[in-house]
Amino acid sequence: MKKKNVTINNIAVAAGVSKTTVSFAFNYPERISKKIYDKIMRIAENLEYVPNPIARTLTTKKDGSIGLLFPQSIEKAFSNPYLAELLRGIGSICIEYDSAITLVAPEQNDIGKAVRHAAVDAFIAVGLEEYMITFQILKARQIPFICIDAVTEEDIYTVISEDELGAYILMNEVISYGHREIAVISLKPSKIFVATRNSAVNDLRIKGVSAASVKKEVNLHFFNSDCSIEGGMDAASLIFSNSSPGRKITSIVCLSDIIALGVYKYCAEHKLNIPGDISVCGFDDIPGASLVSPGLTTMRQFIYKKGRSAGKMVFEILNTGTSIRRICLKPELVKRGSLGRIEINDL
Amino acid sequence: MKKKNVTINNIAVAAGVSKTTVSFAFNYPERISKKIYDKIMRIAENLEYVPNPIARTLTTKKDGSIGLLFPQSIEKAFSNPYLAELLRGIGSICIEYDSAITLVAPEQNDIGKAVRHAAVDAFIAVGLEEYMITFQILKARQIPFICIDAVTEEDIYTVISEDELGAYILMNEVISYGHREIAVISLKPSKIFVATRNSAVNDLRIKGVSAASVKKEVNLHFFNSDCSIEGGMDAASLIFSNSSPGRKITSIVCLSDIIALGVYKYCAEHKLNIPGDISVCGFDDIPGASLVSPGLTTMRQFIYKKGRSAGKMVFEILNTGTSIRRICLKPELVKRGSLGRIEINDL
DNA sequence: TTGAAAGCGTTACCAT
DNA sequence: ATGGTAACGCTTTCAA
Repeated sequence: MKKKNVTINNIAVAAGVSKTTVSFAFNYPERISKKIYDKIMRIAENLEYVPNPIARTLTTKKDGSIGLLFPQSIEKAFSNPYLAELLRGIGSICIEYDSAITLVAPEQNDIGKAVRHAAVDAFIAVGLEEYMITFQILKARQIPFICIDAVTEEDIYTVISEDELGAYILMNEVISYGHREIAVISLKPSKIFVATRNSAVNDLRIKGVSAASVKKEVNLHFFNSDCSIEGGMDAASLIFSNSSPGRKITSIVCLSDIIALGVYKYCAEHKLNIPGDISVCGFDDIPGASLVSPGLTTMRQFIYKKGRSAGKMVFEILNTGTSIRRICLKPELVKRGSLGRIEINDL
Repeated sequence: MKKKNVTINNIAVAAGVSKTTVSFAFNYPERISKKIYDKIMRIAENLEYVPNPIARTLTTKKDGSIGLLFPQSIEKAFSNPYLAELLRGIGSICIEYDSAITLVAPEQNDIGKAVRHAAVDAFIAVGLEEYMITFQILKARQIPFICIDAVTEEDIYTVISEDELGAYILMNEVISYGHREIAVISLKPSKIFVATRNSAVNDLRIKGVSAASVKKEVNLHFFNSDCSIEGGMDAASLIFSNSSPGRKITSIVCLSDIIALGVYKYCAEHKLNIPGDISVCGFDDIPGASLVSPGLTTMRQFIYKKGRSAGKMVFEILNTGTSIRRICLKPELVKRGSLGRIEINDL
């Protein structure tokens, strides 16, 4: 069914030279005579010879691809623009090193299997938690790996944002606008793993919003949502049907922009004005946050830059054997129009 | 700098069995005695042995990854949610076959190099044009490949939308709303290739909008934009500064949603009301199109489904050696609120 | 059920 | 500058 591959051998025979010479022609053209080079290339072209990248990899031990590992399906992972933005950042570095990116999702719900099978030079794991068994497998693979958005041991390469601080600042902003009854929509853990365990990022952000709310007469109402538009819509519907009598929620703090966009969509469908009827904030500053109206007030976390940092780190490790252990990015409050002021007598 | 890898050999020696037996333990556990299996596994675990996927690939000739090929950098390609959506569709199929996806962008501006180097089982090429030399290289690689969004020879596997028809319908809709002076923002070709040649998709869409406008006293004003938010903003700025005296453009038809979102952003920044001051339509129906307000009227082209179709096709070829040659998806007009009605006396 | 040996297609090392 | 030969680490006959 498939033609027999033409190998370097065929070329060598046809050209009347050794395999080495052919190999040189492709990899170090300057080391052989122009005449022989041309001959080899002509024959290679006629025979439609293409070097087998796998065989090359076996000897060079360089695959030319970085694995991007995440604990969800590709379908799910890319429903949040966050990952695409991260990917852009990583890609902007990979291109400098002529490296591809291999998207590695769990196989048969087992991320360990995927890690074992992936032919890559290094892994960038996003959203992996240290308690996960994947970590052991990752270590066993004997190739470098770094983590994005994970709280890890000292000796593991990590790129992370100051999520707790970010959440703290964001909540302070909301409170300073006079809000007292505040819904917080947190991130539902990916169900592939221990469903009872929240992600480190989520924990950090909850810690931050809680710390900001502790001293005042502020009431936080916690909700939980899948990281998607639909999740946000569902959570919003719950919030608006559930608000306890007497106390009306005036603001929704979403621990992820994509959730906030879901809330926006719900509000649009229910003729709820933002920020007139309800204030909304997000977290991340994905590209869509500046496109909706009013613009979404959010904690920017420089996703693209985070990807670049991770990319730089990975290639530094690959090339020099080591790197800074941990990069921590500072978030930044982006004020757009989705947060309204509440006067005391409004309550 | 890197530890010596522990190989199947080490395990065999340590366990006092042959390499074959160890290999069986990992691949056909049922064929060896439970006792030996356990022993091997225990030793493998202690030594932190992980089979080398590259070596495996060299013999099995299955890499476990599909290459997604595009003629731009990853950074650029993923700035349009279109690709992420396509990826989601492809990913939804790959997961069924335990396959990863390798993102293959040009190396040193040379997509051919990237094609040669990528260790993948098959390629899905998006936005490649047949006149490009890449096609020859793709063929030479002797692995299956299919094209998305390309006009190709008969015998090449292709998934495409009826872009011309879609553009025709869309433009008809705009005209039926009374618009007569219409700006069309088309897609600037990716500059990696012949810059003077437009993409097939773009050609088709232009053909469609033109065909719809030919009989009436409709004036099309053509502009050109990079497929990005920024591109859309720039084009909008040009349109609003350029509109010829006397004749005012009342509607902007963007041949891609992402461009339309850029136009939205420009309008928001310049206090231009959509559709009050200007009507806007898009093409594709990316997720963001339903998030902005007013919702973007656009030609939906079922991007996710397109990805799924491509994924199915590729695995069918891989598994059976062949498949349907060409899948053509029908687009669908999605009316939201961005298209306003023009009364004759408005003009 | 287990073992020996032959590939898989390349690159790398050491001569010449 | 060119050639011979040994890896690279696994899977897969074929025998035992």
